[in-house]
Amino acid sequence: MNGTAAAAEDRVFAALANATRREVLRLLRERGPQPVQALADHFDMRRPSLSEHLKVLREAGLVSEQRSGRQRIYRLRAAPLAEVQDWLHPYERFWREQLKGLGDLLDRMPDDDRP
Amino acid sequence: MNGTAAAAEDRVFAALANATRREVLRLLRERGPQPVQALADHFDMRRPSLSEHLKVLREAGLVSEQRSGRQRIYRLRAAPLAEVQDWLHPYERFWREQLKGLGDLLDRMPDDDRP
DNA sequence: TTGACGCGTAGGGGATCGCCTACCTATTCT
DNA sequence: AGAATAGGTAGGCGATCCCCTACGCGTCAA
Repeated sequence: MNGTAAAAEDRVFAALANATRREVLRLLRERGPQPVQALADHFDMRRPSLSEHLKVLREAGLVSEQRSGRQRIYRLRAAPLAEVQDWLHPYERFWREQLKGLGDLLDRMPDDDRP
Repeated sequence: MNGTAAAAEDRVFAALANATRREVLRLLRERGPQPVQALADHFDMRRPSLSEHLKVLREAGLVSEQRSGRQRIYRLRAAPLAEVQDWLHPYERFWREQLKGLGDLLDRMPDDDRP
């Protein structure tokens, strides 16, 4: 593990920490590549602010831009999310154990006592 | 979707945005439940600062504390990470397509031209 | 060529983050 | 009881976040 990889991980998690940016990713996923203004229409926010969010997403590698005339088409780049999934993987057995523990508990409870 | 769920999602992503907090989760995962001082020993940081990180993790539901004498034993609570995985799921086909695209490209390239 | 359009950047301001040093409470040891 | 230990909270302070308005640059239209 080299410092560069750690910095990239940091940029991805930091990019995902903002609800507006997560919503941008969702829009690009559901509606495909779009220019900035089409994205901006979905938010109660001035366009330059959205541009800054797009910059954060770009620097995290989560979107790419492609110029087309005076527009810039933004496109989802999901590869860094695969690394987030890799990061999650070692935790999976923990949440499965805990959910299973809850299931076992419910199995041993009379129905009347269930929450 | 009831506002509360969105706020919970926000707290989880925000909690994961900090490298120290991700490292705390890793320590709890690899070494099991621990008191605060044992965790603090791994960081170049005063103990009260780590206490604040633990508070953020607690409010995101990612750790729980259990008092034992004058110690407080922190334990990993991975359930919110399952929700992160759920959030990732609709993106999975995108990164698979993109990785597959790279694979196809390599398949069509003579070995000498590969990066 | 002049103006309108699409979008990024500069710079400012308030809110929040992340660290610190003090300090407080609760528990345990002598 | 008094001292030591474990850990949370208060408050301060610089850095960063996230929004804004103003402006600059490139492209398309009249």
